[in-house]
Amino acid sequence: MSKSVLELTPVQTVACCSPLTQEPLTLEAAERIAPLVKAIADPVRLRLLSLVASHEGGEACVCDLNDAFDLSQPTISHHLKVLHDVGLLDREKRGVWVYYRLNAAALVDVGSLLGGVTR
Amino acid sequence: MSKSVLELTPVQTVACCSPLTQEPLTLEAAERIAPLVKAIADPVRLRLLSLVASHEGGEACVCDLNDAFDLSQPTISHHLKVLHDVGLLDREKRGVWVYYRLNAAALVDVGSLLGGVTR
DNA sequence: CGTCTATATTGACAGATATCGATGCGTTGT
DNA sequence: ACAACGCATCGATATCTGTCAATATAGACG
Repeated sequence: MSKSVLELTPVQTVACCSPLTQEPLTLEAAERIAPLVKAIADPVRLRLLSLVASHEGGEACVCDLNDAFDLSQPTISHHLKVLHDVGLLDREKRGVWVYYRLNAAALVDVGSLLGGVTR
Repeated sequence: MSKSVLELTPVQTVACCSPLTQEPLTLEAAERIAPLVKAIADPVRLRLLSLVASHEGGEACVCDLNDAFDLSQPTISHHLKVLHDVGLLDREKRGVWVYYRLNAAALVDVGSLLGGVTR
């Protein structure tokens, strides 16, 4: 676990909020949600998310992901960490390899918040 | 108009894309979408969006918005410009006042992209 | 014309972020 | 035990971003 159990990832704090268009976001709500949106607000991380999500079995090994970019391995590792820290990607180590898997509910929550679709 | 008619705002380029979870985003698609998400990835701008959207008549004067924040007027103006430049907020000057209005379709598009909801 | 008022722009600065090379740390295989 | 491999972390650096004070612009109103 990358965080204390007493500390919620941004993802765990979004589902509770009304869509943006319904009522003004409080300062606190906005500050809880922004880091999650910020995590997706990068072309590399958008592609990482979609690569993982659409990969066979719903998961992808870091080795697969590295090859898809013209970036160094530490850079990809950094972006994966950002996505993992906010709860959008789950991480599992199997042998030498590390597999990432999309937390789909999390992405849906953000989408609902923005689009105003209640479910 | 803040941009050439030949140049699309990020908002105008999102609707065409599959949800993230369906197929890998191309490099080009990711680079077109990221600026739009980046525009919402800030607590102040999230609150601005929700304030404008939920305001009476669906629009809000800058003077109203300034008062809702403990930030300088130029800072709010800057954030409004960011949201306007990507096409999320429409801008209309009436007399001395400037009114901003949400481009709701734009927000829905982003939400759909993330949540995977086709409509 | 001059002044007030609402908003935008500019310039400066501190803090955040993306990137890389070097290195560390487990795990596998010899 | 050791070498090779996959991935994470560290430290450095360049660029980006949020913020403010100062200033510009543009409309309204005398």
